[in-house]
Amino acid sequence: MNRRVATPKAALPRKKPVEAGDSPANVAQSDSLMLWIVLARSFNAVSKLLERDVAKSGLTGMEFGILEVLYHKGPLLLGEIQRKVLVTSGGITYLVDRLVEKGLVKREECENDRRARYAVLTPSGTALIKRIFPAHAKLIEQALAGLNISEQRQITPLLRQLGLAAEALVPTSKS
Amino acid sequence: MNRRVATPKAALPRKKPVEAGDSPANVAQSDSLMLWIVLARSFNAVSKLLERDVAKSGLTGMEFGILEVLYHKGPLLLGEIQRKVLVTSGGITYLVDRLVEKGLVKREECENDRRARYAVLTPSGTALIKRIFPAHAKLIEQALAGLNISEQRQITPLLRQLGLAAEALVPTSKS
DNA sequence: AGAATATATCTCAGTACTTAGATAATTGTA
DNA sequence: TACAATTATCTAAGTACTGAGATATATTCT
Repeated sequence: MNRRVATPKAALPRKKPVEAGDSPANVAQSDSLMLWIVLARSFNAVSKLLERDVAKSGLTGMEFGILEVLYHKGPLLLGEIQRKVLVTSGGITYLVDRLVEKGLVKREECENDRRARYAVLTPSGTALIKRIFPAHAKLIEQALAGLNISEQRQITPLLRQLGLAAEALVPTSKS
Repeated sequence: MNRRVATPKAALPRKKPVEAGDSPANVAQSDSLMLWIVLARSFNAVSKLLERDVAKSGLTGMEFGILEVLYHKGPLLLGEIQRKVLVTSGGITYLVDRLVEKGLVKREECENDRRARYAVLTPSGTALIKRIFPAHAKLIEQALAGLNISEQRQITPLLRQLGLAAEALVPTSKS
């Protein structure tokens, strides 16, 4: 948002009937536009809810994300985290610095590559994420409850497909 | 996110088999988590693409969004725009200020309510959005091309439903 | 009408990043 | 081996916002 986004700004639109003058290409385009609008608004609504939740623990969404990924995957190199949470190299340094200041994470050397550093949860970081993650997961469930489970299972693989295709178009991030 | 987000950080996950000890509630929760992960990653990938595109015109995603909504809806009160693009009140003042400095938008009085102001596209603002919007729409179509049209039509109403339900949970934004 | 409350925008300080480029270590190549 | 190119992180400056509170106007309630 994260990076900030060319979010579609209109209220959730109802589908308009295809008009006589619309070429097939324009029709396809308007389908895509519509999908993008509802995708972006869904994301924004859910992420706003979740952000408010993690803020109660004094964390930003990104900080939470880093704690979460370290909790679920174990120690990771900064660069590995960077790719997972999609921040810039400057961003990951800054974020880990802050987590270190808060005593939630520490840096450790990498034996094979002396340029690299691991980020590792401290005991208090582990305790924090362990304490707040379950409620967070419950909140996600509530936030997505507009769809029942079978509807959720229906769109998940399609969204995964969409995401993978879109990621393939993003030029590999350098900075 | 712009607003920044408690984005799920793991790589796009494959579905894990349900294990013997998983209660039904936990299974539902993991379905939701999975959906949230793919939703967030799809959004981030697409929005990154679009953001790079609008940056070429010297606009942030938010600025583009405001021009777009004014282009499609005509003059709007700042508060109306604020609700559509989901920024804070300080944010909308700041954004409109910047668009005014760039000569793309001007403020106009509201006759019925002297507290309020309209934002109106200037001729050069209209010209800009008219020039860049078509290519932007094409880019959206490309970005979402991981799904064919019928798949897109399949998930759009479901995502709309998800988004509306989630928005209903967001406490009405004050600031 | 007058007081209390609500609403629309603005102000200003603060924050969470991004960007560009620096530094150090590693890998590939002749 | 030495040189070049790549990679991993860090630094410093800049930007796009957010959040809290101020101001002016409008609305509601007595």
